[in-house]
Amino acid sequence: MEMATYTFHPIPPYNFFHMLQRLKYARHELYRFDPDGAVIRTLTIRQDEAGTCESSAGTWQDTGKRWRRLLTRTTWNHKVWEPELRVDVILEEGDESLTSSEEKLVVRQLAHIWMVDVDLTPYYEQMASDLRLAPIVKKFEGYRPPLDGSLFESMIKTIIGQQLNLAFARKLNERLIQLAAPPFFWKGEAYPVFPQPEELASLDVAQLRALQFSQRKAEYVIHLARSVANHELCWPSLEEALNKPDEEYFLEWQTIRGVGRWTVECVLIFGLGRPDLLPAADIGLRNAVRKVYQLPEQPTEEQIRELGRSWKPWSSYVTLYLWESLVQGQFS
DNA sequence: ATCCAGGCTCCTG
DNA sequence: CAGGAGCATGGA
Repeated sequence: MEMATYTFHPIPPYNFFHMLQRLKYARHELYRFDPDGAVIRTLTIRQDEAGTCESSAGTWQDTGKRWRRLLTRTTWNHKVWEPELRVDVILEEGDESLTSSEEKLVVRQLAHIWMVDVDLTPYYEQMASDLRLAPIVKKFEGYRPPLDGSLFESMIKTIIGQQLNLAFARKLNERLIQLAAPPFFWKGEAYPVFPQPEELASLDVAQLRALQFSQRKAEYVIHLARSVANHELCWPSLEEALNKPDEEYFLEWQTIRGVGRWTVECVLIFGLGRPDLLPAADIGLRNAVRKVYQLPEQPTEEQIRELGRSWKPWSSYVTLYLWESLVQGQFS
């Protein structure tokens, strides 16, 4: 069993505790927690990390594997102002060790997921004078969202999460993961792995219906997976994705069946970590705004966008912190 | 029981 | 083209 350890020094303030707290209630299908405080999840790196945009690789029926699965185990030194993360990366039984270019990809992906290179200082300075937001921003200082393992994972999970309560969305995600991708075994435990597009593409709508997906949602997921797997849809690698402006994603992705504005906003937040998206249609955000601003009734999408104009260029973070404010104290 | 959950498509008038 | 029904299920 091969293992390597990587160390990260995130830009402070960095509060890994709050980040894990979030994983206790949302988007945590792939996470497991050790009694000693370590957080474990699997990642997949692809040979074709150049992205699928110009790739001439075959269709989803191909059997040759073009990816590699890893287990990551992350611990934190509990220091918000001198943070350090240590990540053990464990290979699958019998796998050859990582090449140096694979190693670079893994480090890049880990830094992305844990958002170690994001400096939130200007956000905190801007919000310090905001009567309503300052207390919340202060309370969650150092918090940033743990990002999804890939853009594809992010998109599928977000589509599944549309309109449903978080608990049911989680069930659907867990069932899909279990159905489509074999788990990663380590020390007698099975860790779930998010399926690759090819794996989802080989399923059909009826199989998802059996997992209690709605007919539409089952179609969206299968459709999207097949378009990505057979390269009908240009799907960027992480590296390509980071260099594209938000607006282009709205143009490209909203043409995908099942993907609307809210979904693009959420994928840009949770898949790419973009700082300035405002998912104003989000019911949770609207509830949080109602509470924090003490409004008599739930604000409309338009009212949220109106309010949110002063949140630029940090709308994503205001949204994230407002979401946290809704559940604060619930899991302490 | 009824309504709503971290929306979107499709159909109606 | 604005507005509303329908979706799957479970918890309040």
